[in-house]
Amino acid sequence: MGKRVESLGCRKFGEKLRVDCKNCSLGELCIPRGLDIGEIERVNKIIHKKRTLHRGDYLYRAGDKFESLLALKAGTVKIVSLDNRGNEHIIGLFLPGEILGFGGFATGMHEYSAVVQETVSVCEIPANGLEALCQEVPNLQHQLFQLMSCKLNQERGKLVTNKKPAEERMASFLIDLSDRYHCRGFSAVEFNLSLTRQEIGNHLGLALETVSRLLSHFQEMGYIEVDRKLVVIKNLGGLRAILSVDESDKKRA
Amino acid sequence: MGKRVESLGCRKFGEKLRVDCKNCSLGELCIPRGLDIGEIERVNKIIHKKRTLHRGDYLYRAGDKFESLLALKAGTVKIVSLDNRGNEHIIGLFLPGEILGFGGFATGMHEYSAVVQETVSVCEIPANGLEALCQEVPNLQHQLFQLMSCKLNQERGKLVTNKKPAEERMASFLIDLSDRYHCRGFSAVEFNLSLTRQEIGNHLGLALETVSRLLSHFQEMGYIEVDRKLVVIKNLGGLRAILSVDESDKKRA
DNA sequence: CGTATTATTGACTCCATTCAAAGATAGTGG
DNA sequence: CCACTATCTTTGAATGGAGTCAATAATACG
Repeated sequence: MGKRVESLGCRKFGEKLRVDCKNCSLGELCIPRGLDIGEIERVNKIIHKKRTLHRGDYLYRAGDKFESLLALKAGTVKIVSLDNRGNEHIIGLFLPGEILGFGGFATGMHEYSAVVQETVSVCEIPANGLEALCQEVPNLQHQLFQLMSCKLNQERGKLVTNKKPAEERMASFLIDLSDRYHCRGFSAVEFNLSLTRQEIGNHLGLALETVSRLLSHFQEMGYIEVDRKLVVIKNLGGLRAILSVDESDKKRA
Repeated sequence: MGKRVESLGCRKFGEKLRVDCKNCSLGELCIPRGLDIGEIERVNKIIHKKRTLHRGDYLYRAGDKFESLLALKAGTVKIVSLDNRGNEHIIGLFLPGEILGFGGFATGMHEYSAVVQETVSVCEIPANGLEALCQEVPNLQHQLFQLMSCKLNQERGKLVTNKKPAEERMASFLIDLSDRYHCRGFSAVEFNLSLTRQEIGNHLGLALETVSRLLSHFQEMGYIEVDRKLVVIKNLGGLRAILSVDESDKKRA
């Protein structure tokens, strides 16, 4: 269990907080996408914190009051749910440049918990201020609708892939990571799974042994090279083909 | 394949369109929730259509331009996706009082298709008009954030339950329908699955035979009575227990 | 009334899990 | 630095839950 972060708000007097959306490396990926300089400046004013958190720390817990969206500048975060039996389920993994917390608008409380996986740097965007600012900046309102809508589509996509056989789920998982890292300026072919085999299995609804076997299998096929958590993709096309090539096609070959 | 509805916009001259949010039977369930009379009146003005559609008709298709949210006054709609192999996947079932189309904000196009399952009556809420109105009515903006957020949490909940064994998935499906019908003023214990066994299986990631067997099983246990698509729940507690009672507890008995 | 669709039920098969055991890696403290 | 431990990973073998195949029954529909 990671230690609870008492408040994202506390900061030492004089601590330098460089929060400046204009110069942020996330650039077009974060909230300001599609806003002009003046609008970005206004968003910038309501973003009042930036913090570093470490593995196991909670950004928020299920049941916590929803106060802010969180923009990941660096690091990775897993979203988890506890089911009726107290078992943890990993709902998703967030990468640098992604925004967490949209689920909080529903009831004003977070429904799931967010746990730091790899050391994280986050900008905090107060929900009240953001909603108020949306009243004045139409582009910002639209941008938020887009971001939430996009997240909704993503989760629906997972609903579809999670019904497929183990091999496809695993391939989809890797491709998804590759795509998401890529469009955030990282390498599409070399990245860290920041989850253990156990956690990947949990996320995909597979046994950890199955995950291990599939990674080995993909390696034997020459699609990837795995060393611990580091994945190097050698043949992305090969991986993608798993999602579309039909079993009946294989038999014909 | 159901016939394509050319445009939801066309209507005969003189056709009587009773669209009046104030007196709508959906009441607090639809968009106007949490708005005062004056605000409802403004929403009312931008809702310009109400249509009836029949089984197999498309409310929208994947790839269609996103122009409106659709509020279901009556009937049921399934949301479907086509995967890489051309197979249909049922992502969700919408009930009266629910709102479709939130996925369209992401790209301005619908990513999934919406197919009428049981004859439907829909109000169409133009996205442009709605966004503009949100700029003037803070409550409405907040309401939309809530609705989208709620949908996001719902889909995440499905991600969790769809990893569980067949029996639990089936029980969750029935309980979910019961809850949703209930909070919309319908009976919590008697309703129509508006999907075939095949479709339920598709939705839950099960074979149609498994669905059939599980429904029979629940009936043998006295939890439900099934006649074709009509379900009467005799012991909701029993169904709920399936989700929380551990296998190890069973063995102890 | 006949045909097509949908549903039920049984038997067999197989994919992925579970069980098991050994190996690798990271972290800790003497 | 190395031993010691905890955690994570790999791989093999056996088991089982759900899928597939198959045949019949029930229902809907034109």
